[in-house]
Amino acid sequence: MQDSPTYHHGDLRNALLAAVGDIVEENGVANVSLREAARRAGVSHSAPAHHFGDKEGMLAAFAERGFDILAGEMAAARDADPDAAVYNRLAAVGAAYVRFAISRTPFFDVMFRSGIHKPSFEELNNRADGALAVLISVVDDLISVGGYTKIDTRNMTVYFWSLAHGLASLAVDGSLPSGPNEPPIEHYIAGVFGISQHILEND
Amino acid sequence: MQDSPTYHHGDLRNALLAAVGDIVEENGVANVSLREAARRAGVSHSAPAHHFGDKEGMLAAFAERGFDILAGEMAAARDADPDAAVYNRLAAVGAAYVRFAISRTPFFDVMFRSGIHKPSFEELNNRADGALAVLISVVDDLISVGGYTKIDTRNMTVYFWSLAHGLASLAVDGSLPSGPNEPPIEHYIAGVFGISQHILEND
DNA sequence: TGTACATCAGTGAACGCGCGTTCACTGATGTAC
DNA sequence: TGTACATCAGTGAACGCGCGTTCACTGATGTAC
Repeated sequence: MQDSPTYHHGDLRNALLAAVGDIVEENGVANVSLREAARRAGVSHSAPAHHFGDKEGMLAAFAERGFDILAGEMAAARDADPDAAVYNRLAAVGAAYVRFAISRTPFFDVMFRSGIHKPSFEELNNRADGALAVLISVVDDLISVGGYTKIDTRNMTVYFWSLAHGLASLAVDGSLPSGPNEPPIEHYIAGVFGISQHILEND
Repeated sequence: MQDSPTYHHGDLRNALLAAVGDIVEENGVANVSLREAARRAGVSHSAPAHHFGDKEGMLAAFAERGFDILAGEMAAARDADPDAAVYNRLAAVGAAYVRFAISRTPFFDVMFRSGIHKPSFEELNNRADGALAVLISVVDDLISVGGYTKIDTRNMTVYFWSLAHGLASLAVDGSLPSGPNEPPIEHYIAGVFGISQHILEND
C-alpha cells in the first residue's frame, strides 16, 4: 500500500479483481475486459496479463474469490447457533446461499453464469468443492440425526443445492415476480425451505 | 422455401434463429453476433437488422421461441397420463423442465443465462409467463386435491420452479459431479422429485 | 392480360470502436557480497 | 555501508480482428387498375 501513485502499484491484483466486480455490477459479465479492468485500476492496459495470463484467467481468479466468500458465509450460517435443530441449520445454510447470490451478484454471475469453462481451472474447482463441502457437512448431519436410510447423501445434497441455487438464479435473473405488491425475496426463502421442512418432520 | 438461392431468402428469420442456436451450441452465448448469424444463413451481414432491429432483439426472438417450446414440452408432460396421481404429473412437468434445459441447452442459455434484459421485451415476458402458467396449473391441482391450506400457491410454485430450475442450471453448468462413476442426470431428477414427494405423502 | 407502382427484403461499402495479444522497454525493489 | 545485479511489475506502441450500425442502393414481389 502506497499513499501516492508509483510505478509499482503494490496491490494491483486485488485492485483488478475489485474492478471486475464493479464492471459486472454496472455493465454485466459480457462487458468485462482486461482493458476496462486496467483502466479502472489506473494502470496500463497490458498490466492485467501479468497477473492473470488472459481474460479467462482473470474471471477465474474472481470466481475463486467468490467461492471462498460463499463458503465462509455458508459456514458462518451453519455455525451461528450450534444448539439449533439440524434442519434449521440446513435451512440457514440454504438461505445464506440465496442471500449471497443477491447481495454479491457479480460473484454469483461470474461463478455460474459467465460461461467460464471450470474444468480448465483446477484451483477454481477446488474452491467450488470447498463451498459444496459446507453444504454436504450439514446434509450429513441431517441424515445421521434423522436416520433417512431411504435417501442417500448425494441425492439429498443435490436436492438442497438445486433448491437454493434455483431460487438464487431466478431471483438474480429477475424472473421471480417483483414489484410493490410482490413479496420480498425473504418471503420465498422462508417459503421454500419451510416446504422442505415437511420432509424432516413427517418422514 | 426455394430450391436455389434467390435475392429473397424466403425464410430468413427462421434460418437466422437456427444459426443463433448453432452458434450458442458451438461457441457459447458470448459469441453470438449479428454478423456471424448472417454468415451462417448465407446472407449479407446487415440483413439480420431488418428482422430483429438489433442484436438484443435477435436474442430475444430466440428466447421467445425457447419459452414456447418449453411450455409445449411441460404441457405435454402434464397431459401425458391424465389418470396419473397429481404429484406424478407435477414431477413429470419438473422433469420435462430439466430435460428441456439439457437437450436444448442453447435455448436455456439464452433464456436464462445471456444477461438479456427481459423487462425491455414485452412479448418475451408474455411467452415466459405462458411457460410458467403450465407449472402453476399443476400446482393448483396439487393444492386443491391435497388440501394444503398451510401453503399458498405462490410459494408452492416457486418451490417447484426453484427445484427444477436449480437442477437444470447445475446440470447445464457442469457443476454436478459427472464422470464414469457418477450417476446420469435422470438419477438426480428422480431423486430430487422423489424427495419432494414426501411433502405430499406425509402432510 | 399487361402495365405501373408501392412495398418489402436483402446488399455492400463505409464508419469508428474496443478488444486481446505481443514485445522490447523501463522503473523499482530486494538481495548477495 | 555501498555497490552490482537479478528479478519483478508495469509501460506504451503496434498489430490485426470482429463487431454494430448506418445508408443509399437494388432486386423481387405483389397489387391496383
